[in-house]
Amino acid sequence: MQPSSTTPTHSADTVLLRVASNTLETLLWQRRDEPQALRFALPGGLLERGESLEAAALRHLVAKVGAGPVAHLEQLETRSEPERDPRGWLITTAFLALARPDVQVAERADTAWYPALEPPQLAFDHAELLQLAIERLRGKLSYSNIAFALVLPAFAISELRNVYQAVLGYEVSATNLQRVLERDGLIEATGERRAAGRRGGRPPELYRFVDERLTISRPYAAFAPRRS
Amino acid sequence: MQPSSTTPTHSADTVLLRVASNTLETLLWQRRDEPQALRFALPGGLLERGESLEAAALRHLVAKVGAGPVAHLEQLETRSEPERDPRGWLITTAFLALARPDVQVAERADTAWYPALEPPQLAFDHAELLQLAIERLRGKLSYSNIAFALVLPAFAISELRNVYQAVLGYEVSATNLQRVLERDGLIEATGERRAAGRRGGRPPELYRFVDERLTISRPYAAFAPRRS
DNA sequence: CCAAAAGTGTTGGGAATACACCCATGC
DNA sequence: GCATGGGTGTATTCCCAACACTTTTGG
Repeated sequence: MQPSSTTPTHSADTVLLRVASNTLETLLWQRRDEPQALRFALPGGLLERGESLEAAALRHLVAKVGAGPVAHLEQLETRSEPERDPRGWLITTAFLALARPDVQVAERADTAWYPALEPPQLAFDHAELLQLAIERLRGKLSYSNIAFALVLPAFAISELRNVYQAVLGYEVSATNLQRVLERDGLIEATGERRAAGRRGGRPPELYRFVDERLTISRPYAAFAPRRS
Repeated sequence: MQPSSTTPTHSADTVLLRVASNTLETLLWQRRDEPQALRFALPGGLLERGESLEAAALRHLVAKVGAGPVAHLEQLETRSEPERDPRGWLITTAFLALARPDVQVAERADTAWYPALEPPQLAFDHAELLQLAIERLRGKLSYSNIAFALVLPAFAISELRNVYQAVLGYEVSATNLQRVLERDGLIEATGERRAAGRRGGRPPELYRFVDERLTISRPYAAFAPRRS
């Protein structure tokens, strides 16, 4: 397992994000051994023979996360500077993965969810990778249906708004969120409603995402002629 | 050089783009040997010991392109499927590089510029990588100053418009282009003008990009409160 | 009946495209 | 003078945040 310094060893590390109790959280584990003992690290690990990076990322996630496949996985960046890891030359491809609020993680003492916007002290360059993941997610919330991977299959608009708020970090109007996403054809009403909460209030209509795979709804088209 | 199938070999391939005579072009070389003989391929090659992927991409570009450093380089994606290359397991990180119209490429019979939107038949998965590069560039034209890497340091607005048109594939109004980019603080007048062309016409004012490094001018901020 | 939550109708501001018109040069 | 290319000023459109108001529940 010790990387040599003449041939690169390849690993896949994943920023796994979810929104739970209105907070953007990421899954981290605390290192026991040097280097960087006690610091927190992204889940990940080495590539096996004949395995793709995506498969490796998912395999190492499964070792941490008990539940089934994550709802979305995409590449972020590949870091290859030879000095990244003091133990030897390690090339790492970082991934962004998204999970629904109901994922269950395996019971391991060293692994838990932490606030992604105020994480504990991270090992190596993992703080940068986390930041990169958050920015990627924020961007895609604005021009794609990526939020499908952060909510349950049927949801109330107010829940979706809470997800947007938790990720973007500012208040979002449920009214306008609904109209924009409906107009772009990203969400649709299921026809069902949920019972009202304890404190009363009108029962919310339940919506679903039309597509459960990443779809770009607003391709950038600056300086384009009007589409009328 | 023959990759083994138990340990991955790593390479860096680059989609190098420029705009010349109002056409988006990419640098390709024609393979002589099997596999995929006679097909065209992106410039690139293997990673050396202790070298970063970015350094490898630039080094292999220099072997093809005589001129100095390219104006912009960024990562696109890392492809790791074990079956990508019939000769063995080859992990490839693809890059997008941009060059100004005055780059000179080394005189090599097998290497030349080709229309990026209608390329010749490409080897392996290089057609996908080229497409990815074009889409990335189109997106960034809309929300960043990335065009700085495709024009000379001083340029007329109409030249800049031609670059936008060549990349985006539709007509762009020079009037609006100027106003939007000036308003975003991306370009500024140099104060100089160029002599009029042969057929007359008012001499154009010359502009420059304020920054010569990638700057995001329009961060996506959907559903955000008004910034007034 | 009142509070709480959800949803609809409507308004208004701002930004980008479109268009009309003026400017400066070559021949 | 007139064609050609460059630049400015103004109009129009359209999107979306903002806000007022209605709907539906619990207690």
